[in-house]
Amino acid sequence: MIYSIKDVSKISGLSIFTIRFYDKEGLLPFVLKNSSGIRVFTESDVNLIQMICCLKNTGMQIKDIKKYIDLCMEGAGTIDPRKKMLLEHRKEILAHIDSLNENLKLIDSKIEGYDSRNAAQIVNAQLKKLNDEKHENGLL
Amino acid sequence: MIYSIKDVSKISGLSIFTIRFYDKEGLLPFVLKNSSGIRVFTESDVNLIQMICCLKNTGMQIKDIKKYIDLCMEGAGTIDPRKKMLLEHRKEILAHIDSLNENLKLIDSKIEGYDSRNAAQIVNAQLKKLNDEKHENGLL
DNA sequence: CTAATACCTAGAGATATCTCTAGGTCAAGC
DNA sequence: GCTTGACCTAGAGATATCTCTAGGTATTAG
Repeated sequence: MIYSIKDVSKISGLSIFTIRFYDKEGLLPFVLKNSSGIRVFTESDVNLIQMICCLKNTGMQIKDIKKYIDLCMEGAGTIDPRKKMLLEHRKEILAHIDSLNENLKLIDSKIEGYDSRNAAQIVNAQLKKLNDEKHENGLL
Repeated sequence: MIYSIKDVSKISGLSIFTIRFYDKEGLLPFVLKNSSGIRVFTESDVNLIQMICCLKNTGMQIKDIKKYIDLCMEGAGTIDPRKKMLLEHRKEILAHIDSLNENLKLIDSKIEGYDSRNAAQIVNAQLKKLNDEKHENGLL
C-alpha cells in the first residue's frame, strides 16, 4: 500500500503544506519520490509520521524531532540514544501534565469563588427583596 | 505593600520585557504609574498577574486573556461571562491533558519496543557467541 | 489535443510571542 | 553637580511554525 501526500494529510491531520514544510526541515528523509518527483509514502513512512505528530503534539520542537529521526535513519546502532531521548521527553510530558494540574487548581478555585460571589449576590438580592416587602408592608 | 517591575518579574517569573509587552498588549490595564511614569504594582495587581500566568501556562492566547481581563475591569456584573470563559478553558485543559496521556502511550510503547529490541540483540549476541565457541571447538 | 487535477519548488508572508536596542527621564548617593 | 542604576517608550529583530503564492510539470479524462 502506498499513499499520496493528500492521503497522508488526511491520515495525519497535517496540512499538505505542513508535510512539505516538515520535509524541507529534514523531518522526512525517509520519504522517496517517483520518477516525476512526486512523494510516495509507504505504510512505514505513515507510521513514522504518526510518531512525529505524537512528538510534536507533546511539545517537542522540530529541531529535536529531527535529531530523533536522524538517529532512526542511522539504524539499529542508535537505539540507546533514541530511547534516552524518548525517556527524557517522557519526563517533560509528565512535568507538563503536573504543571497543568497545578494551574488547574487556581482556575478551579477562581470558578468556585465566582460561584460563591454569585450565591452571595443572590442571597443579597433575596434579603433586599424581603426588606423591600417589609417596607412596603410598613413593617420597617 | 507595593512592587516594582523588577519585583514582579521575580515573583511571576516573567521577564521585565515580557511584563512591559503584556502591558502594551492590554493585559495590565489595572497597573498604575506614579508621577514619573513608573509602573507601581499593588498586591492585587500581583495576584491578577499570577492569574494571567496561570492562563498563559495552560495555553490561553494573549488575546483571550485580554478578553478575560477586560471583563474583570468591568466589575462584578461580568462574573457570569468570566466564569463561562474559565469553565470553557478548563475543558480545554482537561482535553489537553487527555491528549498528552494518549500520546504518552505511543511513546511508552516505543520505549518498550526499544527495550525488547535491545534484549533481542543481547540474546542474539549470546547465541552468536555460543555458536562461535562451538565452531572453535569443532562441534559444528 | 486540451483542460482539469494533483503534484512540485522556491520563497514570501503570516502569526504569536517574546526579546532587545536606542535614546531618554528621574531619583539617590557621593 | 554628576554619576549610577532603574525605569520609561517606540520600534526593530528574533524565533518557531506554519501557510500561501507563483510559476511550472506530469497524468488523466473527454
